[in-house]
Order: sequence, then structure tokens, then C-alpha cells
Amino acid sequence: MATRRLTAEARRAQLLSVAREVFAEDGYPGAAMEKIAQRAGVTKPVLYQHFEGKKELYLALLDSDMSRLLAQVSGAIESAQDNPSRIRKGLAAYFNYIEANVDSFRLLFRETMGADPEFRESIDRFHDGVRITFQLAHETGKSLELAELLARGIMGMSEAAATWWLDRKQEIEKAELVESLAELAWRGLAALPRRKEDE
Amino acid sequence: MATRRLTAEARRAQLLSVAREVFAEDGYPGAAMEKIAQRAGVTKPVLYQHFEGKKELYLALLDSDMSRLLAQVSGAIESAQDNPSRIRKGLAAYFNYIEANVDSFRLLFRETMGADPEFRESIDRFHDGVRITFQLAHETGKSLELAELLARGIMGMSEAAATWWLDRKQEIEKAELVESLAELAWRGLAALPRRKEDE
DNA sequence: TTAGTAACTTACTGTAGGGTAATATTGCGC
DNA sequence: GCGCAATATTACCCTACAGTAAGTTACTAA
Repeated sequence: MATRRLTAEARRAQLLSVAREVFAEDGYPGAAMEKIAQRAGVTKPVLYQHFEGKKELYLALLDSDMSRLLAQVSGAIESAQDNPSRIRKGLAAYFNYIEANVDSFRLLFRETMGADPEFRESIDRFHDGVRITFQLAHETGKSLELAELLARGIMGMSEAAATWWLDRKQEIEKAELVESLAELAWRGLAALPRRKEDE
Repeated sequence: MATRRLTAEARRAQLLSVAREVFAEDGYPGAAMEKIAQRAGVTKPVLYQHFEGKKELYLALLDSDMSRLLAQVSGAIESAQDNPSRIRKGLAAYFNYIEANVDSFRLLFRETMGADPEFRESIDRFHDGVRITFQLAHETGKSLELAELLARGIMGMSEAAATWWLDRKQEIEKAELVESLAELAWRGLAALPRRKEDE
């Protein structure tokens, strides 16, 4: 144990990272502050020196992760010129994030769903963020609620696909996954069977 | 208070119904057995006479609700002759259930997501059930994983749409909602704008 | 090398809530 | 109208865990 003591900044970063692990494993209610502290090689009061309480710790985590994800996805969507490629690029960015941050995904889109309304605000920020970037694209003129509904639908589709994919990784390549979902979103089920006829 | 004492069967049914309410309100971890008992006008031990513990109570609830939902949706899908109407009828059945059983939906698809793996099995049973009915439809020949992925995607789309819809009911009619989602699933985003041009 | 401070620990408190043993009531069959 | 089994209650126990007050150790700068 070379250095037992860390600077405040370093410790805070480490605690956040450890907390993400534990929350992803045990869920918010199941995760004990004690366990987070222990796994960080530290005692509980240290945790409370950096975060006001369990709630605040979790929120800090959600906020920081959500911001990163949103930035990546929005960036991807905005970099595209037409709607089909907005969808494809958005999806690609989304699945890249997930692949590189599995715990973060579990936290954001599984554990937080049923939780405290205060927590869900983070998620809503993401959904709204993506929806807006998305609608700016969609030349409007049609019902606004409908556009919102569709955006939510596509996001739900992606989340469900991601959950399924994480559980059975090897079965399908990320690239093919993104391709299929983009096709589903843009052309619908009717178009898809044809694509695989030649296998 | 006409009858204070109920038969075992009647009490059990009442407790399940009350429990659904409370679990939907407070989530699994937040819901106290005490509160459920109280709201049923009864004390805690009565609850424990009917259910082994909190976990078992919740599972009983999930199981019974899931079975009903699955039966309705599967029935609808199987009653259809071609793929587009399988989707439309399935969605209609799904949203009919949700409209008539809001608490049940919240419970099944929000609260239970991040929870105990044992709980998620119920949900998986539904997803698997629908997936199968769904694949029977899809004349096979193309990649099986792909078919599964798409089925999950459609279900995720529906869940997200339902959540959104419940929060802002008045804004859109159920019939229009189902129609739009079916169209999205079958023809994709590319087809949808055209449909509303004439408003 | 020593004072000072930031980082950390020991050892608690308080309470919410799941679960239960012992006891009381109600109403049905006879 | 009486007995008895099912239905319910009172009054607990106990663990898990969020949160904290007071004291201790190690790094750093003069």
C-alpha cells in the first residue's frame, strides 16, 4: 500500500467510480454506503466528507454519466445531414457508450427506472435532450405530440435492444445490431425480412 | 363497517389489490408491509398469514398480473392473419390492458426493472411469451437472433410509448396512438410524416 | 522538527421496517 | 346458545443501515 492517503479530488473521483460499480450490482436501495466505503479501502465517514448523503452521491453519479452520454449521442445526431443517417449515427453513438460503460448503462436505464422521481429527472433530461435534437431534424409540420411519441418509441426500442444485447453479447455484432435497429426505425419491420433472405 | 371479517379467499384477493396500489406508489423497497396492512384495514400478521413474506407477496402479484397481460396480448396476436394486423392487434390489446390497469403497468414495467433478478423473471416470461407468438408469425428463414432482437425492440418501443402516454394522457387518443405505433413498427419513420400531412 | 491541517478511523446513535409468539374475537355449524 | 376453528390483534424482537461526534494519523510547508 504505497499511498494510503489521497488528495480530496482523487478520492472523490475514486469514490464515484466505486459507487457506480456497487450501485450497478446491488441497485440503489440494496447498495450500502458501508460497502462502497469498504471497497474503496476507506471508512464510511470519508464518504460523507465528499457527499452529503446517499441520495446526493447517486445524483452526482447520474448527472455526470448522463451528461457524457447525452453529449455523445447529441453530437452524433447533429453531425449527420439527413434523417436516416441521424438515426444510424445516434444509435451507433449510443451503443458505443454502452459497450464502453456497461455499469453506467445498467445504472441509468435499469436501476433508476422505478426509483425516486428526483432520480428520474436525470433520465428525463436525456430523453428530452435526444428528442429535441431529433425533432430539430425532422422537418416539422406534423403533430408535435406525434413526433414526441415517435422519438420516445425509438429510444425505448434502443434501450430494450441494449438490455437484450448485454445479456447475450456474442450472439450478434454491434455493427449488425446498429444496422438492424436503424433499418427497423427507418423502414419498419416490413422491410427487414428481405434484407436477410440472401443468407 | 358491515363485515369486519372476511373469508380467507376474499381477504387474499383484497390484500393483493391493495398491495398493487401501494407497490405502484412507493416501489418495492419503499413499500412497507405495515402500510399495506393498514390500508387494507387490517394488521400486519394477517398479511403474513396469506403470504410468506414481502418477496412472495410481490411475486404473487407479478405472476398474476403478468399472466393476464400475456394472455390478452398473445390472444390478440394469434387471432390475426397477417403480420401487420398481428402488430396492430397486439398493440391494441397491450394498450387496452394498460388503460384499464395503470397500477399494474407501473408495477410490471417500471418498478420491477431494476429490482431483484428473481422479480425480473416474471417480466422475462412476458417478453419471451410475446416473442414466441411473434416469431411464429414471422415466416422464418432469416437469422433467429435478429428476429428476437426486433421483437424486443418493438416491445421496448411500446413500453416507452406507454410510459410517455400515461404521463400526458389527454394529448393523444389511444386509437391514434396504437395506429401510429403500428405504422412505425411496420413501415418505419420514413412512412409516418406523410400520414399526417393532411391535417 | 515541529506546528498545522487535511485525511482518515473508531465507536457510536437512531430508527425503519421485516417478521413472529402469544392472545383475543367473531361467527358458523349443530 | 354453545363450542370451536378460522380470523384477527397486541406487543414484541432483531437486523440492517444511514448518518455522526470525537479522536487519531500522516503529509506538508516553514
